[in-house]
This record gives sequence, C-alpha cells and structure tokens, in this order.
Amino acid sequence: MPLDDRKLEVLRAIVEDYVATQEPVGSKALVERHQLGVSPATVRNDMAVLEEEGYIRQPHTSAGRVPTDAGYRLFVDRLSRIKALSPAERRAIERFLAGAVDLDDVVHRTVRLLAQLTRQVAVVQYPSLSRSSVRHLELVPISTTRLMLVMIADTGRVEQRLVELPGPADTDDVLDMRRQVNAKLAGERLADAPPLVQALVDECSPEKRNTMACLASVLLETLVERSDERLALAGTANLTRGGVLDFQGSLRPVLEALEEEVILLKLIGEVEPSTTRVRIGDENEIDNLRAASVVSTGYGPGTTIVGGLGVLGPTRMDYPGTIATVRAVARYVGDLLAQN
Amino acid sequence: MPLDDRKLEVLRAIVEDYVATQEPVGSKALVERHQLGVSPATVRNDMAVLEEEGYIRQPHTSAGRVPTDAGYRLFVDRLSRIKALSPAERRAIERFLAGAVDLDDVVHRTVRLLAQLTRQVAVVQYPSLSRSSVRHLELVPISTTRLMLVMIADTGRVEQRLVELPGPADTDDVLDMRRQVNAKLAGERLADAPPLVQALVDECSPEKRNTMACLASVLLETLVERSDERLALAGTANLTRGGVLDFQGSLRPVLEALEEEVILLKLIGEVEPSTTRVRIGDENEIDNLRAASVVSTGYGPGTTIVGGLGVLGPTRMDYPGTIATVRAVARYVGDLLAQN
DNA sequence: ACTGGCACTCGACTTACGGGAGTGCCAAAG
DNA sequence: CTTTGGCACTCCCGTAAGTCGAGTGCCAGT
Repeated sequence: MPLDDRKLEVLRAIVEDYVATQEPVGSKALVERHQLGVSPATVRNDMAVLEEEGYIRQPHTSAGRVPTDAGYRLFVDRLSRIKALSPAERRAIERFLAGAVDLDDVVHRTVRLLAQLTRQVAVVQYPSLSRSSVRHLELVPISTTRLMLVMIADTGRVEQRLVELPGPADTDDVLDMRRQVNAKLAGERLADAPPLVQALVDECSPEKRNTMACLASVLLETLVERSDERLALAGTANLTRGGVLDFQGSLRPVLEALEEEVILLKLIGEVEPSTTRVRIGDENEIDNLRAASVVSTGYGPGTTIVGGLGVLGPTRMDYPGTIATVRAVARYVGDLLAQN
Repeated sequence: MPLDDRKLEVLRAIVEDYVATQEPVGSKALVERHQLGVSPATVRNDMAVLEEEGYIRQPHTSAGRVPTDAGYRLFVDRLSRIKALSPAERRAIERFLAGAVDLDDVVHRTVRLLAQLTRQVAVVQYPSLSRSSVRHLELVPISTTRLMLVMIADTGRVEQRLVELPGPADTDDVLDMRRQVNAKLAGERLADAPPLVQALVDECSPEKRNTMACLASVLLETLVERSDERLALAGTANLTRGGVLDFQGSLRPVLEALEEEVILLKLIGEVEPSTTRVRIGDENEIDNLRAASVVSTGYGPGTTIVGGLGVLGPTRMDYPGTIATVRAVARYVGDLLAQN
C-alpha cells in the first residue's frame, strides 16, 4: 500500500514527538499536538499501516508507537525540513574557530565545537595525507646514524618519523639528500608519491643508495601506510544524556567502538564530495553501533575534500538540526583551511 | 582505640573480598574465606570498631561491610602486599612496546597497554616540554610572510607552529634566523629558554629585529604556554565494567572530567621523583572524580622524569595489582626513551 | 578476650491489584 | 471508500503486602 500524504505527515509527527519527548507517542497525543485535522481513530488506522510497512513499531501492545530505523530513514530522506542555523549559532561557530593558531588547534576546536553544538559525540579527521600535497621535507640529524624526517603538508599537517641509517652520514650527505628529496617530492600529491620515491633511490649514486633506500622506506611508510590515521574525538559524556534509554541500556559497545580509530575513520572518512551522509542504526556496518546513528560529511578548502567530520548519537536524534550543524561547521572549517 | 593486628587483618580481608566480589562482605563469609582463626562473632566485634574508626561502613543496617575511602587508604599504605608481575605480563609489556617507531607510537601503545592490563582508563602524558631540552629548531618558509616553526625536543617530541611575519623575508634571512636560533637554544632546557629568547631579540640587528621579535613571541608561546598540553587516553569502555554500581550510578561526571585535558594533566602530571601516587575517592580535588581513584607515577629515561602516566578507576579497584602494573609500564617506557 | 545463641532489622524478591494510556475492531455516518 | 465515535481488551506501571534470608548487635557463658 502506498503511503498518502497524511500518513507521511503522521510519521513525521511521530518522529518529531518521539525525538522531543523520548516517549512512545499515542494517537490521542498526536492529534492534540499537531494540526492533523482528523480524529485519533483515523490516526490509529494510519499508524496500523505505517507499522505494517515497517516504519514504526510498538514497544509493547498497548503502548504508543516508536519510529524504526526505516522510519527515521524515510523521515530524513523525504520529510525533514532543513533547519537554518540561528545567527547566534553562526556567530558561535565563527568566534570559536577564529582563534585557532595551527592545524592541531583547528581540529581540536572544531571537534569540541561540534560536540557542544550537537550535544553528541563529535569526530574530526585530520586532513588526510593521501589527499594533500607535500610542502616541504626536512631532515634533522639526531646522531650520525639517525635522522628525524619531518614532513609538512599543504594542509598544515606535520608528520615526523625517526630514520635509522645503515651507516654514518655527515652533514653534507644529509643536506644533499634533503635537497634531492625536496626537489623530487615538493608540491606533489602524496597519492602520487610512491613511484617518485622509488625513482629517488634509482637515481641515487651507488655509494649512497643504501642510505637513500633506508630513508625511502620510512618515507613510504609515513606517506602511505599511516596516512589517514589521525583524528580527534570529543563529547563522549554526551552519550549519557537521555539516561540509559538510548543505546539499549549499555554504553559499553559504543565506547568500545569509539576507541578504535579504524572504526571511526570508516565512519567519517568515506566521504563523497559535498554530500552529508546519514547512517541510521542498522545501516551501520559496525555491530557495536547498531543502536547509533552517524551524520558525517567531508570538509576542505573550496570544493576539494581533505578529510571528514561528523557526529554520533542515538538513533533517536534531531536529524535536521544535526545535519545543519555538521554541514555548517564543515563549511567554516573549509574556509579556515582555504585561508592558509 | 588502636587497631591491633587482627583488626588490620580483618580490614585487609574485607577490602580484598569486596574488590573481588563487588558485594558487601559479612562476618560469616569472611571467616570462611580467610584463615582468621576466630569466630564470626569476634570478627563482628572487630568490624564494629573498624566502623567506629571510619574504615568501613554499612550500606544499610543489616548488610555486610564495605570499605570507606579511609579504609582503602589504610589498606594501600600498610596492608597491601606488592604483587610481582607474572612473566607473561612482563613479556606482554615488552612485546607490545618493542615495535614502536616514534614517540607518538610509543605513547599510543603505552596508553593502550595500560588500559588493557589494568582494565581501567589509562592516561599517558607526552614528555613534558618544560622538562626537555631543545634538540633542533627548523624554520620552513611557507610563503614570503609565513614560516613554519618546527621544534624537536630530545625526548623525540615535535611541535610546530605557524609564524606570521610582519614583512617579507627572503631565503637568506630565514637561514640566518635559523642559525641564530639554533646557536642560542639548541641543547638548552626549555625551562631556561625565555631569557635566551629575549636575548636573541636584543642581539639582533635593528632592521631585522621586528621579524625576530615576531618569531620570538611564537617561540615563547610554543615553548612555555602550551608546553605540557598533550596527552593520550584509552580504555574509557572499561568504565562500564561492574555495571552501574561503580561511580554511584552515573558515568557522566567521570566522562566529563576525562574530556578536560587540564584536569587529566593535574591528575597525572604532578609527579614527584620515583613515587607512585594513589588518590582515593575523596582525596581527589576534582569533584567529578570523588567516586574514582587514580594511580599515577612519573616516567623518563634513567632516573629523570619527563612525564606522568597513570590509570583511573572505581575506588573499588585492585590497588596492589594496579600499582604494580603502572610502575612496571612506567619503567619500560623510561627504558625505551633512554634508548633514543 | 573469645564464643555461641538469639532476637531484630531491613533490603531483595515475589505476588496481588487497581489505574490508565493506548490499541484494534466494528458499525454507523459522511 | 474514508472517517468517526464507541467499546472491550491488553499490558505497563506504581503501590501495597508478605516472605525470605543474610547480617547485625548484644549478652551471658566459658
């Protein structure tokens, strides 16, 4: 049976009321709080249909209705009116992000801001190296057989690694390598780096090839393997809002999932351009997050995307508000990055 | 009334049983599980005294006894026998830390290891800059009026900050400043840096003084103000072990406290040499942590201390085991740092 | 000083019982 | 065919009452 307009309106009302009150909503309460223009009995009939179609369910016989994951999905896709941010919120975002002094600071401020505005758990991925370019590579001698490799990306990200050399290298050797490495890699996108690094080794004079190979392997590790690893998290305390009701009584699995960087990156890292992605309950591949929803989007200077950010909360969340906030914050962060 | 040996023994038994079972312990159960050589009635008398002295209390009349914060304190100070780590644990620590490739990696591995071994929340402070020396300072031109300042400390820590110059500077200027800065600061302890930085500005030729002053102010900010800021956290999911019983029913305040870096630094950062510090319940100055205990210690290469680490859990925790683990991990991390 | 005995307390768990919100169904009206 | 009022039914929730048992405090006796 197709859903006519009124049934959709009923679903929207149920979602909005349930999100607001956290209590199963009944037919009588619905007609009182919304101008549906029909009687409770009619609403009950509609509800029966909605339930049959899998959009709502009853916790027990003779309780009100609660949206299912499918119900939230329909709501998000077709029923939610986008909320504009209040000027106060806009100002808060601007003010909060304005004082940032470096990338670390930007990320930390962003994640706190997101957590505060949405009152949920916020996650911000550092600008992904694979989407950045090399601005500069620096080699700092630590001892005769040890170098510190420092890479600065155009996004402001800085990565460092220790390099153990096979044999001693003097200052000139180091300067030489530094020049070569920069000549070859500066300005290049990291995704394109591996063949260039290989070329570096091949072009190197035989007596220094060993040393260069050593540096190259660390370079590859840094640039490729650990590339997307970093992220920031805030607002875990918000999980305890709404009592033990959300997350089916146990925060355990959620907290466990939040500890796994790999999982978080999967959640917010897979971003298509200019889309806000909403994963509701069961749609999450991670079993531990079957009772949670994730709203995520990409950010970056201009229209390019260098990383993802998002929030995680109970399936019973204010989707329109959250989506609006996540988008707005992402845009401000992108603007901020564009300035550098 | 002074506590004779048997009363102390009773207290120890109560603490051990309560920690193990999480249930108030009664006189009968006590004599059954421990070889006290006396009857339940006698134990009851002892318990009455212990309660009067404030070391134990009854959740309700006619329930068993539970240690108070003061009881745990006495237990930790005088009654706990230090547990030696099992060879398996030692091996686990060694294996887990062995693969670390840089400081970030060491810290992350350490904090996860601690959380896993103690099954509690672990916190590890990055080596404090104020206790480190400058190994090298690098200036990387980003644009004509922008520099990236990278500082490498002897502990392996790397900090970077963006410097906005008052006017354009060419490559030679930058190299020049870099030389001066390194000549003045390399090898110096960061705590001693401020006057040296000031001297740099004073000694500078007038036409470049403006630029140098700008760099100097960022240097001071980096070296001093934000000096001890970084730390890593793991194991928050462990807070949910033991049901809602620990932390008087609400994780909220604890999670909130864990979000505040300032608070965490206060907890594990104030370390006296070679002491393991235990703060039990009320002894914590942070109100949100009145239901928690913190075990912390310093770590560093050799006998010097460069940072703190520790764990946080319910007052009802296995103090001897936790203390042993925290100490052991701190020692291994220190050894690891000494190798670099 | 320790012990056995005993009355007492009080929380935890069960059972019983209305009250009430909400439903599903049906017959009548539009 | 849709909507509506009526009505019986279901089942959660809060309260009250009753039982059970672990644990205590006290006391008299060794």
